[in-house]
Amino acid sequence: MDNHAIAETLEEIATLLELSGENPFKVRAYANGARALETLTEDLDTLIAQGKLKGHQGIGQGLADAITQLRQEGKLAFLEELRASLPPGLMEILKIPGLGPKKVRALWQLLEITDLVKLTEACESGRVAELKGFGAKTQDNILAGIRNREAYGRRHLWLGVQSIVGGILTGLRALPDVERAEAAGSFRRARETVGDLDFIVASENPKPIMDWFVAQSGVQEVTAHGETKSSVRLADGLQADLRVVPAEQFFFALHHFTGSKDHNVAMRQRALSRGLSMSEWGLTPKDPKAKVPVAASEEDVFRALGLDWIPPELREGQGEIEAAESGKLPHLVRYEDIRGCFHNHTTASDGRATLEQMTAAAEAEGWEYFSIADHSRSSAYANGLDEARLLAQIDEIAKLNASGRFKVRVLSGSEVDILKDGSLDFDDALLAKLDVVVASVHAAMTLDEDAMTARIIRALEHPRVHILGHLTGRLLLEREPYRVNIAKIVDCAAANSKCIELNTNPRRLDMDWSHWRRAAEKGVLCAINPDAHRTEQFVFVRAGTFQARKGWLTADQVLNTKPLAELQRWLRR
DNA sequence: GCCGTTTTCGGCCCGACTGTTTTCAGTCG
Repeated sequence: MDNHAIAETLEEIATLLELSGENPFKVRAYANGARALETLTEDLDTLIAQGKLKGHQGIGQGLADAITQLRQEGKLAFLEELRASLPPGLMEILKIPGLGPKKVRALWQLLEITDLVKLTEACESGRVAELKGFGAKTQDNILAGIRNREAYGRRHLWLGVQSIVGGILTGLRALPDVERAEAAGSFRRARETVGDLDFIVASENPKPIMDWFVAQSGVQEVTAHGETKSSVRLADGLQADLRVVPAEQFFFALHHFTGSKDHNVAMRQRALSRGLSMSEWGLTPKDPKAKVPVAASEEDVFRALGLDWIPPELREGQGEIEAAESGKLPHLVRYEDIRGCFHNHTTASDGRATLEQMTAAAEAEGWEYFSIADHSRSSAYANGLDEARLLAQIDEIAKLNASGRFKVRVLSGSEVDILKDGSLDFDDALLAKLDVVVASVHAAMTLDEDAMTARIIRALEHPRVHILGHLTGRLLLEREPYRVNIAKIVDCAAANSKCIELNTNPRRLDMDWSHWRRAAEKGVLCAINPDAHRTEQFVFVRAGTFQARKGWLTADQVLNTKPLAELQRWLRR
C-alpha cells in the first residue's frame, strides 16, 4: 500500500472504531495518524527501515506498527475483525448530515438498520421517530439527507467558489448594521478544494444580518437560523455558515473559524501553556486578576501569544507556530513578483486562442515573458505537434518577437510527452532548438509506483528538460494521482537542478502544496504555470500563487520571478 | 492511541445549534 492508501485505511479504522463506540480519543488518534501520513515528506520505507516512524507528531508505537504492517503486508488482522463485526452499510449511513456514531448505532441496535434502503423504509413508516432521542423532525432531516447525499458530500474547487464568496461579502458589507465582514475557513486558507463557506461579521445587531443571509437569492435550504449563527445550502449543495459577533470578538472569531483544526489545537495548547484559555470569544486568563488580552487586528491575536502574524495559507498545523515564534516565517511569494509563465497552449494543439491572442493577453497581464508549450505528437487526442509543425511554430514565434509588435517576450517550448519507458517524444536535436522544455505524462498512467517513478526520473535526468509538468496527473474531485514516489522525484529534481511545475489549473494544483516546503528546502525551483488553453485562463496564475504561498515558497524559490535575462541564463545553462 | 522540563497516568479544544428534552445529548465545525 502507498501512503495515501494507508492513510485511507487508518481513516476507515477511525470510523469503524467510532461506530463500535470506542473511546473518542482513540478514534482521533487514528484520524491524526492518517493526516500525519498524508503530509509525510520523507520516504516511508526509509523511515520504517531506520525505525524513525514512531516519534513523528501523532505517531506512536501502536500506529507505527500498524502502518509498517500495512505497508509491508497490505493488511491488518484487527482491521479484518473490526470490519467483520459491523455491517458495511453503516459507513454510508454515517455520512448523512445529522447522523453521528451514537445515532447510527442506535438505529442499528434497536431497529436493525444496516443500510440506506432499510433506513429509508424505517423513516417512511415512522419507526425512526418513535426511538428515544429521535423525533419527527430528525426523521424528516434523515430523509432529506438521503435524497441530497450526493450534492451534500461534494467539495468544490477553490476558484469555482471565489465569485460566490465575493458576492456574499459584497452583500454583507452593504448592510447598515455590518461593521466588518470577512470570509474564513478553508477558502481563506486557500485549500485546493472547499467543503463549505464560512463568513464572520462584526455587528451589535445580528438579527437583520441573519435574516438577510438566510433570505439571499440562491439559498435553497436553511439548515440553521440562530441568534449568532445561521447555515444555508446554496446551489450544488454548497453550505455557507454565517457567524455574527460583537466587534471586540471579531478577530478572535476570524482566527478561530479560519482554522485549520490542527492550527487551532496548537494555538489553544500554546495559550494554555501561557495561562490563557482560547476560544472564538477571545483569550481568557486563568488568573481572574490578570489582564484580558484585546485584539484590534488579527496581528494582535498572534501577538498575545508571542507570535508573528501567520498568513492564513500557512495555518495547517505544519510548523507555522514554531516559525512564527522564532521570527522565521517565510516572506511568501506574491502575484506582483511574477514576471511570466512557461506552460501555455495555442490553437496549434488543443488551445482555444491563437499565438497572437495569447501573446496579447500575456502582455495585458504585464508579464515580461511567457512560453508556449503545445502538446507533442504522441498526444494525438490533443492535436499534438509533430516535428515539422513544431519547427514551423518556432519560426513563427521568432518572427513575432522580431516584429516588435509586443513588448512581452515569447519563448518557444513544448509540453513534450514522457513516453511509457521514460524517453521523450522528440529527439535531442529538436529539443535543443526550444527555449523551454516541459515534460509531462499523459498516457500509460496506470503503471505501478516503481515503474512510474523510474519513468519520470529518466525524463527528468534528460539534459534538455527544464520543467516537470503536472507531477501526479491528479484531477481534483475527478481522478486520483498516478502512483508515484514524490519524495524520490523531488530528490531527483534537486540533484539535477530541475524545476517542478505547480500547475495552477484549478482542477490540478499539481504538485500539491504540501510537498513544496521540503522540495524548496532541497533547492528545487517551482514554476507557477497556468497550463492555459485560452486567454482567460491566465488568471489561474493569480489564484495558483496562493498554492505556492501555501507551500511556504518565497519569491526566489519561484522560477517565474526571475527577470528575463537571468531566466535565459538559467534555461541555457 | 498519543503524550509528558511539574506527569508513564490521566488528561486529550471549545462552543453553538437542533431536537428532544424539561436540563441535555448528539452533532458539527
